Amino acid sequence: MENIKITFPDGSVKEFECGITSYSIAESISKKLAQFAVAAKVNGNVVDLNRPINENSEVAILKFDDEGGREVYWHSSAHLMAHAVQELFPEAKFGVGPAIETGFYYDIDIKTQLTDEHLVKIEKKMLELAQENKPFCRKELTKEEAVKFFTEKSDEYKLELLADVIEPDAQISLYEEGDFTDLCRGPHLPSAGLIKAVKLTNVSGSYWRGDEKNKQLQRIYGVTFPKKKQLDEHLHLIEEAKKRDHRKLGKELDLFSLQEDSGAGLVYWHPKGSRIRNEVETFWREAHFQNGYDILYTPHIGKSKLWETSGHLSHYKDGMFAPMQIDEQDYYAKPMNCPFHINVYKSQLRSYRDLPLRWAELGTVYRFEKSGVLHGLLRVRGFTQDDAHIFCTHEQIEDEIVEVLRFSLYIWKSFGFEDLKFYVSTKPEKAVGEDHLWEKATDSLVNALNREGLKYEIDEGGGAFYGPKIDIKIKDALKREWQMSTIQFDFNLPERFEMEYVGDDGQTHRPFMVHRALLGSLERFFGVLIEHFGGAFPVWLAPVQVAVIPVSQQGHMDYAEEVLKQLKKAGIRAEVDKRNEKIGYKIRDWEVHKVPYMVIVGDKEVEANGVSVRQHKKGDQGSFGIEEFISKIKDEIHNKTI
RNA sequence: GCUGGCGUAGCUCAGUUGGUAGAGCAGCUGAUUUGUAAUCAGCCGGUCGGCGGUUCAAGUCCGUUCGCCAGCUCCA
Repeated sequence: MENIKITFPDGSVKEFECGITSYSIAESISKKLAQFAVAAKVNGNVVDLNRPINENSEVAILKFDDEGGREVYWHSSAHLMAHAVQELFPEAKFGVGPAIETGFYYDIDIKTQLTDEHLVKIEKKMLELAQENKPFCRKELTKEEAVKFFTEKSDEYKLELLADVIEPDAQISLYEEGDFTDLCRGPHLPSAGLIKAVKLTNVSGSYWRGDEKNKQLQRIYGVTFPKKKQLDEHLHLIEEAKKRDHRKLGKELDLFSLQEDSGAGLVYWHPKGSRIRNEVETFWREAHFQNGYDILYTPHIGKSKLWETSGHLSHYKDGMFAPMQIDEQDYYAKPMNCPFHINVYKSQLRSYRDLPLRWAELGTVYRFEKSGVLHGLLRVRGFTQDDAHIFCTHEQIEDEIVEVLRFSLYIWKSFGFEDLKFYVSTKPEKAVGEDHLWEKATDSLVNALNREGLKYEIDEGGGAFYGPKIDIKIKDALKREWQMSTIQFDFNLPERFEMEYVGDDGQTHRPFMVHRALLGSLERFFGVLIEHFGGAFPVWLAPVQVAVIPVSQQGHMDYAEEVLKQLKKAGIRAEVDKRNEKIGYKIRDWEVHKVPYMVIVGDKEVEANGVSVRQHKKGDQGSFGIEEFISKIKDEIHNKTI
């Protein structure tokens, strides 16, 4: 019999006999550890604490905060919630109830429309059940036995899930906690008593198995913790995150608006927001020229013939605004820029010597998004993509992808984003384009990511019908992931538009076409940018970089105007606060509006021919000469200091 | 689009069982002339999202429509 090596959270390793459960191990080390242990990790797999360990295994005891611990804890909480719902609504039927990044949910089928009051009752019942501290017991059955069990309960949802299990001799596991039994792979907590604090956050509709043709169940979202204090901290963090919400800051800082009379999802950029956009666009253009791109401007609308050729009218019509008729022709607002870039390509005969061609455009597109999906700046109906198309030969493709990745990282880094997630989406079932092209393209994406040492996840079959892609996602203030950059192959449009180039062999060839957007859309990017900085933009982006505040209106206004003149001459965006208020009031106001620098000018400054500098959030920075201050701030702008 | 919730002054929000609206901030005017996060006083400001209905009477009840919020589905 071999021994088992156990790693503990503190890093120490001890040996135990085979056949022991990880719970007993935890207990034999310390009662306290056992009290907080939620699961065990055996050879990399998270399992129940009470299952015997029989091999020479690497075992680690998991607590709530360890990697994988929360998932077990929240998944068990989902069961406990379902149990509570079953107690209060015996007729309830249950869909699925997994742990998610910020807690858990359970899909429930009941007639009663649940309200906040119901949630409070369910919370109470959960805490009652938790106090009973019943163990979670695993039962293993054959598929036949499991089907029998759920048939007796006439539980159609679990039966449907069981029907998906193909292998006839598959082992099915159930978990029992008190009077609640659920079909589940586990693992679970040793007992419900570990759940001490509960908050059910909201109810919403959700389609059974994620298909909008199916029945809509009620999904209850919640979060639980081993300590009340952790729950309070969690709720506090959510409140703080809401303060960064770009919709709230957009209004408070007068950056943008969406107005009912012009239509949902159509953005008004106000002067301050436009100022920031202008800085972003200028930076973007310069960076593109430096990285070997040319910039195009193309029309906003096109005749139906164009969209028939591109296939948009047969595949994407629901996503387009209805056409307008001019001279008995239908014109559509463009949902994408690609056909226009292709038309530029086709305006002359292309040689392999011309490739690669890299054409970028800040292209404004209109898409008829479903009303329920619109969300501030992050999901709109009219937006400007920082689009580009790369046309190249088969030999060039991998290097081109590497260049796009590097460029993309440079752009995101310039705005202070380091936490990006990469996803590779491969060929779906329905697809156009030859297999060897898909293979070549997918390889070039994966190789490029590997060459750059970037971690990625593969979304098998998640590509568009016209080609594989890399998506880059980042999170908003409320931890929702948004797709920003995308690098997509397109095997469809080059075919449809019959794009060609003449190779060195004198024959015609079809180029590779890569569609890419780095910021995604300026609207979505701006939304995420606002949340990223919490509205306190770095100096190079700030709409007002310096507020000049005279101590008194009568004595110091001339000097303030003189300072303003010098700042403006240096290209700095500055304003004089002429209001008849005490400086405490004015400082507070500029602080609230998150202006990076304030300069206060009074008798002392007039005499010394200087300024007194105050930095946002950091307070008084002391006295500077005017020239000295200007050169400091110009450095920051030039270096794009964040 | 679907499920649920919501829409009152520029903003944030009160408004009892139906009896034709209120606060703070912002704005304007005046006083004050200020030294690092809110000076004082007065004034202005609302077809209660739109339309239709029930009622003697609708911000409040019903229908419809537009928009917003959470989530689902979809997506840059």
